[in-house]
Amino acid sequence: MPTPQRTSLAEIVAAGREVLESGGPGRVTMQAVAERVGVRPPSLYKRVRDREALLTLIAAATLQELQERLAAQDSLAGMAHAYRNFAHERPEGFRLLSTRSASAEDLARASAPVLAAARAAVGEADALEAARFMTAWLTGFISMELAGAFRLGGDLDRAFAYGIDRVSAALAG
Amino acid sequence: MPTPQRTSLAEIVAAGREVLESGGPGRVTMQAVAERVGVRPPSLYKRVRDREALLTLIAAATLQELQERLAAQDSLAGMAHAYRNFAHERPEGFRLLSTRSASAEDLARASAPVLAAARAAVGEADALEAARFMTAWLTGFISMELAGAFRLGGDLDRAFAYGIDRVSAALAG
DNA sequence: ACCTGAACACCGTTCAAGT
DNA sequence: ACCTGAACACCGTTCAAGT
Repeated sequence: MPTPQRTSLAEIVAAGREVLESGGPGRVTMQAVAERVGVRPPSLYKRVRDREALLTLIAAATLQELQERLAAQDSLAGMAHAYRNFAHERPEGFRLLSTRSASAEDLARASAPVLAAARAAVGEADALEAARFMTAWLTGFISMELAGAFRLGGDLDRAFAYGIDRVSAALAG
Repeated sequence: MPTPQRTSLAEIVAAGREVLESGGPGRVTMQAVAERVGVRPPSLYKRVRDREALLTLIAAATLQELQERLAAQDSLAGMAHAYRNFAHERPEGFRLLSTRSASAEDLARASAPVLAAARAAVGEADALEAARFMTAWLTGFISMELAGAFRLGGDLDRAFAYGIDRVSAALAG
């Protein structure tokens, strides 16, 4: 007589993301996640290899959501704001992305929207480098902002707008 | 009869940095660090409040070394290369910096060299935003490089040079 | 098939007892 | 004063036994 399933992989990953945002990666224990989905810790191992794998799944889900947000934009400036808004909504998830590397497919998919916008802005030949330039600045700005590295005064919204302006100028030149 | 000191705070932090680089933050256990300095784990608590505090001390020492490297340069391009070289030498330490926020003093000290170079390049009025722009791009590029996020082809050294060029152009414009 | 309690290893941390 | 062994709590993980 099979026991009925009491949870699912999707539910486990979703619970992991919630725990992550509410308390940081240290709080993402098998116990906390199991409790949240209403199961005992050992049961998680039926769907997830180990804690490491769970964190990787959480990162992948986060990257996918980010990619969907970016794909809904059509300009580099729009994407920049979507990117930053996402990071403010899910700071822990955003940070997790820089810790664990995505699969080649997920990476390519997430890069596509920015690459397309870069192609439209600077042409085929320089699209890759332009996309990297933009993404690097964006990632750096946001991660420094989240880490509290911008405490020398000034308005961060204005600094962000200044940066977008400078990136556009750099790519146009 | 006092027992002689068998270690010191500096030695503990240095040992922690070594363990960090050789195995990532997960390997920085009180046991591993204690063993490296030749002491039992409970003895570490005489000099360090807890593991969290040890990681913060490791980050502070890393930031100080980075600051010294930057201060030895006088151009923004020179600093960019020094920054990247440092990150390649101590990838785990570099990553740790984005996780834990520095004290206001350490942050100000580490920012000073870049700020001075930015002032020389664009003048007093825009120095802060220019320094932020430069640092954001640099931090983003390097952390993406370390995270393996640049796997769409192309030469990374060339992409880095392209970026420095674009940053300079953006700040000049 | 999936779920669970029991068990084990490992780590952070405290503390009383040693020198 | 500083160091240590012993002890405790907590977590990841495995596995045999339940349904």
